[in-house]
This record gives sequence, structure tokens and C-alpha cells, in this order.
Amino acid sequence: MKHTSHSDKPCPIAQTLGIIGDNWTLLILRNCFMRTTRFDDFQQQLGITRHVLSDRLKKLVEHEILKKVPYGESGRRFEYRLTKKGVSLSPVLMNLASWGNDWLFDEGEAPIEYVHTVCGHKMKPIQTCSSCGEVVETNKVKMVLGKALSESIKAEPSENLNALLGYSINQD
Amino acid sequence: MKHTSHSDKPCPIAQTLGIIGDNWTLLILRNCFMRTTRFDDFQQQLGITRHVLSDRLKKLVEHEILKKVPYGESGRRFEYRLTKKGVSLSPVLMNLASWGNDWLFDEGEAPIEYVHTVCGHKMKPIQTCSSCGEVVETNKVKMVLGKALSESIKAEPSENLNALLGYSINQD
DNA sequence: CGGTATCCCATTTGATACTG
DNA sequence: CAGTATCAAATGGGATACCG
Repeated sequence: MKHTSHSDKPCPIAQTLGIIGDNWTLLILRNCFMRTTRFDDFQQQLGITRHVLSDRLKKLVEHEILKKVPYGESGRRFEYRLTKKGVSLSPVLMNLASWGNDWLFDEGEAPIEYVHTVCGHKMKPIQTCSSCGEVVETNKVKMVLGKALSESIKAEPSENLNALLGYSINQD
Repeated sequence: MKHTSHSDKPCPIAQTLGIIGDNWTLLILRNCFMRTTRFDDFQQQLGITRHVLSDRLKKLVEHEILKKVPYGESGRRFEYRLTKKGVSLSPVLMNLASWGNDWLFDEGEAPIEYVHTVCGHKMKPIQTCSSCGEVVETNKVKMVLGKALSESIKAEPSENLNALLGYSINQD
């Protein structure tokens, strides 16, 4: 009767969700990117129970997404800081925010705006191809699944999975 | 004693997570992007209870991320298809997969690969600025919060929130 | 400040069976 | 194929108190 864990599935999306995919973790991380670092600040800003916060921070530290850094004279106070691994979750957060801005709020009402400090302008994240550098449209991307994942998904290989001539994904 | 809902917070990340941020929804969507469209296929591929699957699909249809389309002669069979709103979640999924590939699997073991069919090569999603077109580094982005969100977060405005001289976010 | 410890209920989820 | 019904178990999380 245990709830199924996604952490052992041979899929990077499932495993990632196993780490950050619960109700609170991504919001905690949102606040990390807003430079929140201290336990009580997280607690007040999020309205999360101390109990749960403690648990989630612990997990994030275990997974090396945050690290605990002592500060102050006594050495008994700590900050939670994003590691490189944690910082690289930034595109996930930015795209969640961008989607929410676009689809859940009216024009000009976006609660989170991003400014690119290099050019100084408001920005949205745009996906480009690491290989050719061009902007990537979703219907121009093909997913290729490793063997273990294909098998774990148990789908009829060519009928449902990656069928190139499936329904046009880009129509409303 | 009700669990707090994120859906009413004035934050696009929180609201988005209120819609797709549970244990199963993003995995269902993953399979949508693999062209899965039918109830029983989702059920078998994911190993999800029919009960839960039914509930999640219903919510996704309510939020217009999926739409239910009849097919076949009888008109009593349905496909779940991504809408435009649903398709625009693609960057979220791609970045989750990309992060998982990078940090949870060994080199060359990535279970999901993306191929950009325009250039024909393997690709990772790279974020660029919608304004200047350059590649965006996380420490070159500033978050600007709307009034409602700033207030809801209750943080001391300049100390913790968006402090430009906070810790260097790009060090490990 | 930075947490732990307890209590306990609400909700989720899994298992299984059933229907048109 | 596409669900709905029912039930029990497990978990998540809110409230509150306590500690160095």
C-alpha cells in the first residue's frame, strides 16, 4: 500500500520529480532564487509548518541542491545556499513562472518579471538548440528513449510512442 | 487541517504547481508528449491507479491543458490530446528531463534524448533572452516581483528579497 | 535563531471489483 | 475501451509545544 516512488524509475523526469516534485519543494526553491537563506525566513515567507520545512530542507541538502553554511561568530547559525546543482534548476523555475504568467494572469499582470541584466530588458526564457543555436519549436523535437525507459513504459513501441505521424501536436 | 492550496497565491509558480505540481500529473504529461492519448495506455504505461488517473485527466481537461476528442465510429472512445496551452508546458518538461539527465545519470546513460529535427542533431534546451537573444546565465537574471506577491511573501523587502549583493549564486 | 517532538485528522493512493 | 465504486492503509501536513 505504499505510495509508488518515482525515484527508482529509469526516467530523468520521474526521478527529478521524485526529488523536487512534492507540494512544497519547488516553492522553497523559488524562495532560494529570491535569496532567502534562513530557516525562519522560509517558514514565514511560505507559511509552511516548521516540521515539513525541516524535512524538505534536509532532503534538498542530501541531494546536494542546497548546502548548509555556518555564518556569524558563534557558528551555530546556518544559511541554506544553492549549489551549482541547485542553480541549474533555474530554467525549470523560470519556465514554470513564465507559463503561469502567460496562461494564468492577464496581460501586464504578471507577478514575476525577469530582467536580463546583461541587456537591461524584461525577458522571457526562450528555448534554443544546443546544437544549431536556433529557436526550438516543440513540434520540431523528437524524444528518443533509452532501452530501460522504453521497456519500463511497456508501450507498443511504434504505435503510441514517438510516432512521427501522430496527431499534430501543435494545433489547439 | 486542510492542506494549504497554492492555487490562490499571487504567484505564477505557486499557481502552476497547484495545477500540475502533484505526484502524477507531470508524468502523465510526459507521456502525452510521447504521444500517448488513451486511458488504458496511460494506465499501463504509468502503473497508476485507474481512479487517480481518471481524476488527474479530468483536472487537466478542466484546465484546458488536455482536451478530450472522440474517435472511431461509435463516438464512445476518446483521446486525450494536448492543447496549445498544454504544449507550451514543453519547456518545463524538457528542462526537468535535461536536469535529470545531467545530474542523476552518468555520461552517455541519459534515458531521454532530444533530437532537433530541423538540424537533425541531439540537443539540450538552452535558455536565451527574448529581448537580446543572447544565452542567459542564471546570475545575470533579476527577478522582479509584483506588489501582491511581495506582500504575500512578507519578506523584509531589500534584505532577503532580490538583494543584488547577496551571496554569489553561481559558486558551488 | 534553528530547529525537534508529538498528536492527529484529511486526503491520497493502492487494491480490487464492477459497468456499459 | 473507458471509466466508476468501494474500502482500507499510508502519508502528508497543520497545530502546538518544547529545547539549546
